[in-house]
Amino acid sequence: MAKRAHSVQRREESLSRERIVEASIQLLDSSGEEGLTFRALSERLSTGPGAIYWHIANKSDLLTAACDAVVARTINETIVARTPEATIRAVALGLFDVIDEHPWVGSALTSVPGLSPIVRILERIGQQIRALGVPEEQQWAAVGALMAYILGVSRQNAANGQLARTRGLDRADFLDAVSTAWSQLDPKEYPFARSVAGKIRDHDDRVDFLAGIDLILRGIGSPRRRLRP
Amino acid sequence: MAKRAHSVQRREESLSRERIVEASIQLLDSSGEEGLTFRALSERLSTGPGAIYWHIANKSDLLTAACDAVVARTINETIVARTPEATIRAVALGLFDVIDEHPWVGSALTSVPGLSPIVRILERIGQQIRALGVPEEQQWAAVGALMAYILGVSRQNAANGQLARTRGLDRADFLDAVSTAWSQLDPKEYPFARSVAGKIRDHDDRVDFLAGIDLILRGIGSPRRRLRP
DNA sequence: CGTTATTGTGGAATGACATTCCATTTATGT
DNA sequence: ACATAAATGGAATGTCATTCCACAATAACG
Repeated sequence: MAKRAHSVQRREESLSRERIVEASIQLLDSSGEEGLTFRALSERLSTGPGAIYWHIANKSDLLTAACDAVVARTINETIVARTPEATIRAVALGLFDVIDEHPWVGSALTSVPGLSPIVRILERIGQQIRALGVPEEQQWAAVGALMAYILGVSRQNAANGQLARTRGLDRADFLDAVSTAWSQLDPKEYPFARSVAGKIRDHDDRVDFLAGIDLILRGIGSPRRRLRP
Repeated sequence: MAKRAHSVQRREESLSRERIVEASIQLLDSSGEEGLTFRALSERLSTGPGAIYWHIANKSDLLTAACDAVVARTINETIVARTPEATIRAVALGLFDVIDEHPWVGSALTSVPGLSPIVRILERIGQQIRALGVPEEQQWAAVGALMAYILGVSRQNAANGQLARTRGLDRADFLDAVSTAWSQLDPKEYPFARSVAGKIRDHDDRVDFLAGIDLILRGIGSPRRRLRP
């Protein structure tokens, strides 16, 4: 389908994969993951569901395409910093922020492993790990850990944000709720949870996120004590 | 609803939250996340959907309950090992394996943060971090990083397994597909992905997972060089 | 310039799903 | 026995992704 080998647009205001993906991104951003329905999409594009299916295989395909478009933008925009560590931090923070802004990206990333968006990220981080001088047999573990951490935390962070929004709480109220819930746990069974309950209330997710990145980077550099030249 | 203050079961073979949750777990395990429908559930329990709604608020509630049940089992079963690091590894591996066996647990964990299953895990790991002598102001970062890593990787691993099963590939074929896809990427744009493509083919997910855990543990112990007494 | 394939469109139809409603049935306290 | 509350199960509702198909616009060819 859609073989337009050497042909121009068939109709002036015609449908196209790009137009559909763009509309999907807008829909996802404004109404969240559940806001992307074929009904809403066809209304926005003033057409029928059938026409959309001519350009796109199914909803999952659509989600992947939207996800790829957004990730590709960020990964390419991220500025290259001075040191490999700084670059990794920048890439990580960039992803954290995109996923925070487009929470649906988090969920979509899991579904198609080994493909576009994931590979882009892998490549970017992998090059920095190489630049750090990590021996080749340890590179895979290092990149794997970083990616899992970055995607895992960003995703969870985005999910929390969405949950709070859904329940009509703002961030402060939400954290307050969690904090009080934890501090009311049984002191014998949950001493640790109680002890950190207070810290939850006014923590900065981005700071915590970066702290974790540094932790992993330190672990990567640690055995050879080679973190900085 | 369901106030049974000082009453016994009303009917012999009656419905109950537990029976419903148990059936849901079986259904989820046998037919995956999409296999849990109220239709299938009411058939298995030989009742109607309405009866189920008397005991359970909605599907999300049901999923959370099932998730909690499974996680609680594992967390409590996990043996306490000699050192805190070993215990953390054991807990981590335990979770990795449960999520691998019940892939739906991974997805369900994200949806209700700050509540039961998450807190159980947090507590368990937190206690070990304390035992490691990590200063209190760094405990939150350490536990957060570990949890994000454990849940993130386990989840992705389970998702991969499911994806492979859905597409009717076995693990080897799947890895092979990814590996060849990566090795056919543009060498200029994707040098790193190409370089690790080969390693993908015969790697052990559990080993990689533990390598990441060790990386983080090393990072936690590193600044004070206190990993082992 | 007209005819015919091909490529695209959009609306109606299908079947699965979560959830709600409500007329009944069952147990418990009086 | 009888009243009341707890439970039940099946039918009804509305939304969703996806498929189907009659049709329109374009290109390809004579």
